[in-house]
Amino acid sequence: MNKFLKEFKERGYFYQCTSEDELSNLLNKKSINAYIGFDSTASSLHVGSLLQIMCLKLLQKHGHRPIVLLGGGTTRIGDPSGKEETRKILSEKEIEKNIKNIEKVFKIFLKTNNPKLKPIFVNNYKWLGKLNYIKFLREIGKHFTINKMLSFDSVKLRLDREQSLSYMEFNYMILQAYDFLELNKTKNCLMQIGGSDQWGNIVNGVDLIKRYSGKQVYGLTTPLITLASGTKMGKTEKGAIWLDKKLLSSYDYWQYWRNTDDRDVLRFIKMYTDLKLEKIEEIKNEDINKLKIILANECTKMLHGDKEAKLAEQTAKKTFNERSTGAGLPVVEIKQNQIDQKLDIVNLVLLSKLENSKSEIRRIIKNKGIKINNSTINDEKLLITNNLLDNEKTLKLSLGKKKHIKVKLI
RNA sequence: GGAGGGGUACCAAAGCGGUCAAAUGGGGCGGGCUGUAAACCCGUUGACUUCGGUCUUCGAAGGUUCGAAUCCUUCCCCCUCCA
Repeated sequence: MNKFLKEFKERGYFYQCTSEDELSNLLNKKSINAYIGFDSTASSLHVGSLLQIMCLKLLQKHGHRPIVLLGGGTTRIGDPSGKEETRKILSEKEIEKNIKNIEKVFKIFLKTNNPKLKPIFVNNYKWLGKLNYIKFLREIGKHFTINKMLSFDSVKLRLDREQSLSYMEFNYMILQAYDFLELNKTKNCLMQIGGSDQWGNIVNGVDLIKRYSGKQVYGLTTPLITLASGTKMGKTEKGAIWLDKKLLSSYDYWQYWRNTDDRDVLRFIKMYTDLKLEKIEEIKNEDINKLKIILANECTKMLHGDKEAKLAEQTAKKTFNERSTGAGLPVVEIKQNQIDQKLDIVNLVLLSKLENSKSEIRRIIKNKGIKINNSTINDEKLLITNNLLDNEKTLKLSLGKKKHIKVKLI
């Protein structure tokens, strides 16, 4: 089997593939261009997309060139796959802004010195935005039968549940197929990768290209990643795990990985780090907590850099093992006049954004969940005074066992 | 088009004139145990509060009543069966 495909499987990325043997042969013979499309509905991607990013990274590692499609065109439509309801439509400005920001993540993950492997960024609005309807129907539309389109899960599920599916959304799969065709024509793209929910859309593209130009291209999908707890990757109650320092600090990102369920650790090390498989084999029997730290370090390093990862690790060590205050803890600044104006504990927590409901904060205090400098607060009316601050004018504020921040007087 | 059933908090689901900020389960949050894990146990779970209360919530809008999630009217949406 081809080396890329082999590793793709060994790391747990593989779900389905169109004509695997042929693809394997092709990849053995030459270096290809392959693409993955990313949703641009938010200003950043979160760990739910990380597997796809890792796929591109792996592709690059094996000498193939990644194409990143940021869907300025399709985001304007909305993929009905896996969605129960029509999603909201964003304004053009928002989408353009999102795309710009998301590109940064790829520039980090897919950084390379080899100009032939540099990621190619494309925005499908460039071609979808100027489609001529009649021409499109005649050239592309004729290759699709409604009979077949109705049989795709993305459509079928919506219809079965008698949920409305707009004509606009119904067209999504055609547009995605067209994207593939366009990329095949202009960028010589021979493969599309996507999550398993994209299978139908990908196959459509493969078929379209075959019918339209007689060329053989390939599709590859990754499994839907669920956590041992049964929830979807990247979805926590406290919000998404963003791949953007502005939305989620490197410390919190590190913590996210550090808190991985025991049962997921090894699987995630394979999936979400670029440690060599042999190396993983060597360390796999190490203490589970050490493995979690390795996972957290590697993941953080890849996104935020070595320095940030080390800082996060040290901070975690100080915070959890030594119960002191690490340098990497998020800092919230307050001013002297805020203290002078009788700042109480509830408002301090509110200010720190650890929690945004006063009732909730009071409740947590009753349950002994708020600490200042490691001592539990029992009085919800406690006023913050300067003698709580250390000689760096800082105090440690904790909510629960895991959320700690520094409050600094400026 | 006809007949019936239903829309209740994050989700599921009870309540069917006052004692309802609304049972119960799940989820979340906090505590305990531990390993920053899982499982388990305990507490908590609308907002604000000077801790006395106050305000907002049971599909939407009106109405009856001292008083409505509960009764009436209209509207919107969903499900099942028949055509």
